[in-house]
Amino acid sequence: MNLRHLTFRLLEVYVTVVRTGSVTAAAQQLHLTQPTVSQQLKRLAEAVAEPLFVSRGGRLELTDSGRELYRTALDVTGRFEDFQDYLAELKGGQKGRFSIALVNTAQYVLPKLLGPYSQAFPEVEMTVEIGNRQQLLERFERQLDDIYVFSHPPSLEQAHVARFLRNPLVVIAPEQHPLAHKQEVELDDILQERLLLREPGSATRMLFESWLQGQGAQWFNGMQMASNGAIRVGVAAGMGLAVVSRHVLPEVHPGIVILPVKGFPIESHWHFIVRRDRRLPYAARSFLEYAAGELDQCLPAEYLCNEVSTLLNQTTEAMA
Amino acid sequence: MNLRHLTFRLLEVYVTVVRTGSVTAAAQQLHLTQPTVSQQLKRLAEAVAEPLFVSRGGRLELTDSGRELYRTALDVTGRFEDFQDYLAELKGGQKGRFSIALVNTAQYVLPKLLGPYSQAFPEVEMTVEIGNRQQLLERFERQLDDIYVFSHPPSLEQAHVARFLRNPLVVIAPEQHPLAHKQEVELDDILQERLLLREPGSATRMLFESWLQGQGAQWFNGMQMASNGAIRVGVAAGMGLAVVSRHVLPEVHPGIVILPVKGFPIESHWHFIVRRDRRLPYAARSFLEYAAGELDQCLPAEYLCNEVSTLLNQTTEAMA
DNA sequence: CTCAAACATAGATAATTATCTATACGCAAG
DNA sequence: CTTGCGTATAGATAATTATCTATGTTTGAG
Repeated sequence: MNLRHLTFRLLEVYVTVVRTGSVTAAAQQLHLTQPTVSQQLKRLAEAVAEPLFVSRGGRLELTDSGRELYRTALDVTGRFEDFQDYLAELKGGQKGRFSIALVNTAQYVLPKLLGPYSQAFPEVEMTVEIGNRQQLLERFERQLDDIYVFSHPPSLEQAHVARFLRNPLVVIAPEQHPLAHKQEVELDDILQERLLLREPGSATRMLFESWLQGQGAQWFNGMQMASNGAIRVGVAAGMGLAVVSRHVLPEVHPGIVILPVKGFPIESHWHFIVRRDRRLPYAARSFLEYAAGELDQCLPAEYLCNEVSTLLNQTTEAMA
Repeated sequence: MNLRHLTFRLLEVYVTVVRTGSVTAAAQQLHLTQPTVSQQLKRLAEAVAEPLFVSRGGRLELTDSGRELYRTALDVTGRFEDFQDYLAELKGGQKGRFSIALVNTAQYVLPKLLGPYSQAFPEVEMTVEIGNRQQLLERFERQLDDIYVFSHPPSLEQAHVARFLRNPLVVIAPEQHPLAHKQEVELDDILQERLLLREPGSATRMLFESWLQGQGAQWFNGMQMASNGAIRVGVAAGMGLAVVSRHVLPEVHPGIVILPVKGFPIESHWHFIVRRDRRLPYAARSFLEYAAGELDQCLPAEYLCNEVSTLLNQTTEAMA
């Protein structure tokens, strides 16, 4: 036999024999028969091309080579155990990394979940990507990330999806606006106003447009702005009205009011999305598990819609 | 596949793949086909139950687990190479230990060989045992030593033997002795004198007695002394004559003369003897090799009788 | 001198490994 | 959109391993 074919198992057997000082005892400990162990030792000695023991007055006594092999075996198996520990941590989701891609709007909410998670698992490195719907679709297509957050999921063929948070779209107006304090506002009223809107391709805008289309309506006076933050400031400054995710507004939002427009809020949801064809890193899985369990501790109850555990079940099946 | 069955070979393959960054290149380096290497990698990944690579734009790129495995593999194979180096040294006789057992008489000569040898191989530990013939025979029986030096070898059935040095027995007398300056001395003359003799069981005495018997003679006045050194001093002090190995006397030996007795010196030889049934340690072998080559540098030419290389040949056969 | 315990050897077998050839797949570059 | 190059898969096979049961051998202890 050649040294190349040495297995860790064989070293393990050897170490046990040396420890116990007896072939028979080692065999018992390892749940093997005595001849098996004898033969393993023989193979090992052949591989090393050196006697490992001399039987000296009934005792097995190590030769110099045997002693050195013992040291080597301890070092080697020890080092390998370290590696296995590493793997265990990784698989337990204690360690590792994953990336999550968010649509713009979600960036106001997800930190409330990501923050506590990374406190709880400081060894997990995560990358957060942010973009508009279009950009995220591309990333999804190119399989760049482990988890995606969309309000309107892409083709379900290739993905597992779970809602986790309500995402109501509301109409906001400056406090001084004439409509600001009415009990109820007609849709037509706001369509006459100037509307600050995100670029086409953004989820909020797509959602709003398709909803409008369903109502057989359309707006007249729009103004495009690149970010939700800019829109918020714009509205406060009296530049016009806007349709935004409720989450874009802080809890208290001085200078801005939510108009009670008929048909609003437009209901939608954010979803966690993972590709079916991409292995979910253990760390990413651990994040979803965390989300499934801790979501209600991190986010206001009124928006909760926690279906994450069904996603976990689906991905478990996929992995088995 | 289980981690237990991991071989060093497999790690070697893995390391090569990581180093070259390519399955195909690694295969060439290892003189394997590409599919073989691919399959090895697959087995390895199965054993670890973790993907080791992701193919990223045509390149193989390590995962975290892969990187950690690579580190582990380097450590482990490195450690094992150390062990192999150790073995190589051991087998080259650069390192190790052996024991050699000498009959009393030989202790005056062998240091001339042992000294230079242990200078040349300082890493070799040797144990030198000294005793009379009887004691050595016991040690031989109990297989306690690696090499024995006898003048009259024990049963050749179980041993390889090689002469290496003439061992002439001479008769010595004090300088003042009446016989000291004669041109020739009769055997009978000395048998009348008092003879200082080693104990029965010593090789010198046995040899002398059996030679005497061959001559049909015997002595009358003997005195037993425990060591060759004591005999030498005793002779110098005028206590009597003695029959000793020529090697017991220093080059110059004031106060003592060698008598030119008829029939003397009695010729005999010292032999290196190794048991057939006992593995010769590499270090012991290296000593014999040294002896075969360097004997004539260490000992006076007049006594040389170097047959050690034939012994080496015999033991080589035995080992093959 | 015999006995039992510990070790070694033999013979058998199912599983696994190491390795090949031939072929299919995937993707970057022309 | 084909063509190569690098990988992966399939199928085959000889060698090796891991393991057993049954049977010798050695050896210290009584």
